[in-house]
Amino acid sequence: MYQYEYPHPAVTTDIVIFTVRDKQLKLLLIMRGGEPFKGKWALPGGFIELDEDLETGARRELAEETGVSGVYLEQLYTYGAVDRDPRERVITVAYSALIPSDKIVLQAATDAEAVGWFSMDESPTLAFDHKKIVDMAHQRLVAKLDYSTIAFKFMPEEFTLSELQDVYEIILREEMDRRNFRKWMLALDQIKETGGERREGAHRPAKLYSVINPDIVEIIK
Amino acid sequence: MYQYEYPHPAVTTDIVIFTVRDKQLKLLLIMRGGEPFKGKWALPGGFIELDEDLETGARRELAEETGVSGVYLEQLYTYGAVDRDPRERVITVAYSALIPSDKIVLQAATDAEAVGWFSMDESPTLAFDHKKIVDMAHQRLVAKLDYSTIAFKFMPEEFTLSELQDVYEIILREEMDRRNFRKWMLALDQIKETGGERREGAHRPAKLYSVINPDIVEIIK
DNA sequence: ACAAGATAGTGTAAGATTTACACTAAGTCA
DNA sequence: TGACTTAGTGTAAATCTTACACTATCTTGT
Repeated sequence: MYQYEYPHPAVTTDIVIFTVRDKQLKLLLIMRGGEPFKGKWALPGGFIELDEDLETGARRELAEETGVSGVYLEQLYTYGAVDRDPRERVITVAYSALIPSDKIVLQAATDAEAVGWFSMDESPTLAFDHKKIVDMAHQRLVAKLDYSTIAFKFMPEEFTLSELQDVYEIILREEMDRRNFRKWMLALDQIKETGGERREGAHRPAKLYSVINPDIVEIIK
Repeated sequence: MYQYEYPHPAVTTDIVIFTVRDKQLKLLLIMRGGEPFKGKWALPGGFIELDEDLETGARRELAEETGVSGVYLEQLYTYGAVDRDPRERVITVAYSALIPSDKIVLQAATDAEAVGWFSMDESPTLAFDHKKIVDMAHQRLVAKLDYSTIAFKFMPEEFTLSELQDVYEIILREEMDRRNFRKWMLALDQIKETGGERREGAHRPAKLYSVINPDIVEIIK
């Protein structure tokens, strides 16, 4: 038992995990194994420990529930409506994670019943206020494509310009002119040719590129 | 005494309050009346009640400590480093408030020893990690001037184009061309002439404008 | 009453950026 | 070797951004 002179809320982290695969923007959800909302799909997350930072806690939950680690994570928003959890007052610090499709290796989850990737178009109804969180994360992602290099976080180490353009088109839901896209992307000076090419299918091979500063999300223009 | 099966952190809100006055961007600070950091300047804020939403709590603290109410408030970021408060684990949800200079009427503060406006150039050393919070709020404010109509939140109901331009120049710390500024601002279609004019000084009177949608911060491209 | 001084208010041309658009290159496979 | 598929490339028009200087209207002092 833990005692405090004044009432304290519980604090959790929830993580909205996106990837791009099969020409779709996908979302990682877990099925809840316990009450409340048992059997409902929800965002991975859980209670913060008192001796870990918020982002550390988010990464721990991410690893425990999904086996995903070492990915890009940014704080999204903090949700604290009084009645958002039926058990007690719970404030959640939501994070957004982007992972390259080649990093997807889901472990057997420990806390959760099941883990699954859902297309944004056909995601199930979610527990708590998680739909609201997902909507905000999605909105922010779309906005950030325009003014930052965040799209690189979906790419594997080496990728072709066509693959990169696919990511933009899938998330923004609009076709882009191939020549203009390439001109724009190369002018940003954020990717470089690796020298390699990808031969895949009955056509001209594509040059491979890699990100120049993989650890930084640059603000562009 | 309040008891929990698992340890809970304390949760506070802190508010970075900006206004523009005397050709400077100013920050509202309170002097702490109790430990820790007694006698140090800090952001207004305090513990969240279990029966109030986060923003409600922020507004309550704002009113209690500074007498300011009914202003623009947006969530900034949540800070939760393990050691940010020497007493116990405290997670703070930081908000940013912008207030028009004509709304500044500081009450005698209840919780605080003293309340004061500080120019961003000469603000004192702050308690806790509040400098970090202020820096982030400042950065965000500068960024938002470029892609939103947030600057209107500093303006009184009626204002002249020169006054509005002053706000931009003060916050961005750069001079802007008068003609281009007016062309740009009027093309945004976010303000309208009220019909009135302001005669003030030995020169041509300026037309007064007001914001068309005062409740919405528009994203402008 | 009129000259001096102050800020308000206005247009245009050059430069930079963005957009629209179509053909050639280099592979595989039948 | 011809058909098919995706990779790769340049240019001109349109739009947006920037630089720049003079007139308008008021107050105040003589």
